[in-house]
Amino acid sequence: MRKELSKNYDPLTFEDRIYENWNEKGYFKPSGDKKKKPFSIVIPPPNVTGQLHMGHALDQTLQDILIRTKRMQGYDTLWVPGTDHAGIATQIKVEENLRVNEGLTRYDLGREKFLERVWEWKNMYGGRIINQLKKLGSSCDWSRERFTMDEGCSRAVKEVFVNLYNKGLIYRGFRIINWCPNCRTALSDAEVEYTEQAGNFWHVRYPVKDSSEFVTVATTRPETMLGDTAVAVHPEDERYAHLVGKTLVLPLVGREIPVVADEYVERDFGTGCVKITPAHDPNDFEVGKRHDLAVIKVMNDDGSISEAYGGTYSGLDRYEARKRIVKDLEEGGYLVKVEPCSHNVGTCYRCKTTVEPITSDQWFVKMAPLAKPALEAVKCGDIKFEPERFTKIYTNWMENCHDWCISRQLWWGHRIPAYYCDACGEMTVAKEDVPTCPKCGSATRREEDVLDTWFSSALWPFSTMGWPDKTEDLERFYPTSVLVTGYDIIFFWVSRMIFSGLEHIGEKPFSTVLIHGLVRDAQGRKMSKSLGNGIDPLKIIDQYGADALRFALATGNAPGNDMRFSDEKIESARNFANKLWNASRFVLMNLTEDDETLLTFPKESELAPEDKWILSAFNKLAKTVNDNIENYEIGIALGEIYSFTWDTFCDWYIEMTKSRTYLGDTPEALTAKRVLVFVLSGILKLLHPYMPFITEEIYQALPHTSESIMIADYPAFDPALVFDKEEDEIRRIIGCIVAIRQRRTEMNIAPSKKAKLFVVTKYPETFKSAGKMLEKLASVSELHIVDAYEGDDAVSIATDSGNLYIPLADVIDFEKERARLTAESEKNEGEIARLEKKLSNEGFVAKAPAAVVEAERAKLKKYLEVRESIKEALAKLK
RNA sequence: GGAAGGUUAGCUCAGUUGGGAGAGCAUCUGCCUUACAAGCAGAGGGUCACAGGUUCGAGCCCUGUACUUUCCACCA
Repeated sequence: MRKELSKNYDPLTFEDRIYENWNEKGYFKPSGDKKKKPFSIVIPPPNVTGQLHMGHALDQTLQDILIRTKRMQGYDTLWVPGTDHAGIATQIKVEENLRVNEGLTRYDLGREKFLERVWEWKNMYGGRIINQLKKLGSSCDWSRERFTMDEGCSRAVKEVFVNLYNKGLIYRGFRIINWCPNCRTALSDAEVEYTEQAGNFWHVRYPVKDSSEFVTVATTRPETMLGDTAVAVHPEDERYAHLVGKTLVLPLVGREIPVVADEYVERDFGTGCVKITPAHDPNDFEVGKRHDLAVIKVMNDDGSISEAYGGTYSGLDRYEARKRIVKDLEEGGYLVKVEPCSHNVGTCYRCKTTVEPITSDQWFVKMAPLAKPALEAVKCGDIKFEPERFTKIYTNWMENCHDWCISRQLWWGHRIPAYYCDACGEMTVAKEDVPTCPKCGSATRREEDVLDTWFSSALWPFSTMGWPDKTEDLERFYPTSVLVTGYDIIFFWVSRMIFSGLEHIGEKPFSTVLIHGLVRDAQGRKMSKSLGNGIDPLKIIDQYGADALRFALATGNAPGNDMRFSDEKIESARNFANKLWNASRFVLMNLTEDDETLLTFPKESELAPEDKWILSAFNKLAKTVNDNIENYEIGIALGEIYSFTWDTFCDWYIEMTKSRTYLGDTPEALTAKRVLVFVLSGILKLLHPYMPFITEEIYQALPHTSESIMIADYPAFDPALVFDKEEDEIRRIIGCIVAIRQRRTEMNIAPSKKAKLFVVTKYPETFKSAGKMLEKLASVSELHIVDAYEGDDAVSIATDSGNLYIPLADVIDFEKERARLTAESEKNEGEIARLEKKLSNEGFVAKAPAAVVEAERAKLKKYLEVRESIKEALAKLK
């Protein structure tokens, strides 16, 4: 007796077991077969201490679909997994934990002790996200799992840093950067998020020295006036020409500052006078350089006012200082007016604190020389974005980005390999530790700063493959085939991987970037912690299974577009799994022969028309699925499998075979069973990349040839399975069955009530072989193929395959019949007229492709056939 | 200010190079038909945002308009 599937589809009983088995068998690893073509993906590494969310689930599902398809298609596949140390994010979490549980800050512990704590944290939670990825069914090669701060990745980081430094592409400089006072670190431009906030324009009077005159400036950040070192006006602004070169006295501070002329000022905006604070505004910084102005930094790292400007606000928090300063300005008579306005405020992408532009010594990557080849690779099509529209988003950014600030004043991360000698002032950058100064021999001090997390993620496609060593993996699997990620990290990650790969390997990191959208909640809102509207993928898996989750995420979703996740979607996905489960149970129920017998493909002569029809349809499905995957149209491919499985296979083919399978051990029954096994196995294989668990569970229960469906051959188009004639025949029969069902429903005839069927047709052979089907599927008690129907007591149904007569004298209203046929005729005539008009249009016949014209002719033929049938039926009624 | 996307059935969305619109859910009707009521059979429901244009032919291509989402930049 064959293994039976349980009565109910219960994914929890087999998903974990199956995953374990795959892993033990080593299916996730590359095949090692050098004859196969390589196909590789590197995972977008999730934060090492993070928890799985819907974004990961979508990302993983898409990658797994691609890698499983390619594996079954005969590629040598590698999917490299791993995690990211996520500098700021992780450090914030550990600091928070420290604060809440022990009331300590990282400074209390000191760098070394604090880092020990972070590693402990990493070790505690690092496995969690990995296990969660496994729950989804991800077929990553876990033996190659990497971490951005493991030894190999750290080596790659040092190598890259030193290379870029030696080439002059990394430099240390005193610049205006974005500072997060909460995280107490510099941020890159990409890490600042702008949000629209309500604020004020404070208009403030700055008196001219030794004069009764004054200028009025406007500011949204009055506290920065403490650092003002000039007021600028436009050089051609006649209103203020006489003041250029004069001296102003800065209110509340008393510092004397010049009026300078600079074209940066827009005459028509505000008063035409701009306060210049070089230490706290990027534009002012540039103005300051042009006019050789002093840079006075008035803010500390924590956002409080510093001692530097020498006044009474020192030590106050920036917002407290703002209040006090406004009050004092008002009391001093300097405040002209307060104008409410809304403006864009930069915030930290990790903690949402308002960032401050401040001057600081930081490390930068010089972008222009790196951006050039990175732009070229995309412009010439060497790297393709899918969908294509993201190309422009990428190129816009790459063309306009500033130098990348890579130093972070954090402790968790790759410490910058730069060593300072305080004795002689020498700085050494090197891969190995430099304890003493190579110039003077004094002890050195290592740079305290660490690198931006994204600096190490930028190297991920090659650092995970062993670079800077020349490894086999690098040789075989780099460049990777496709990168799958969300549009939200194109700037952070994708663009930086591109220029890094080109610079360090001399070759692009991937050929295609497949971009997906965000998973939103049922109302279309972004899922977020603060809204509390996040849906936990693990809960969904517990409730519906990983296959249903994957299906829900992959279906009906176009590349690059956001999608909503809802109960309806996941339920419908689960229902599909259940349908497949039950269809399989039905097939299994009928299998009494041994595997070898059932796996033998029938001779063509043994196949019934409906067998050829389903084989032909399946063959077309295989082609469509393969084609769509090639174009990354995952949603479409899955949609095709869905409708074939449910509508074509379950609702039609299985029903059609019932008359044969119920026959027992006859040759006809055996053929039906063989075709059922063939097509069902084919469906399972096509579907496996999308729903790996259920397909394996059923595959193992069916007669099968591969030890796992994971490594079975993916179905492809087979020229031997094209049966146009039978496809047409069965299409006719299906048309008749549907027409009969429609008529019966219209007339309220109980499905249980069988009736005779008389057919007047030009296709008698087709109907002859379909007798059983009509009985079973259209409640036909006896089928008679006749030259003409002689009675006058029947419902007639006009079809393109002939006329169908159902004698049901007791329920027929002949007046209604006539009206219905007349209406049908009018509709049909309309179609005929439309098609004849189209086909008599010279332009159409001459210019449209031949196949299209042919298709239209075929349609017309069909309607003409229906016309004949209607004519005959009407004549009958009279 | 610049850019990209969206507008298709009551709702959520597909619609791959232009060849007379589809799915899921919802609604209505009838079915416990021996795989499945998480199901089966049938039905209703759309000026494809609007206005032009190209074409034999436009949901799809072009121009413009309206509404909407997002990204980038940013004038203190």
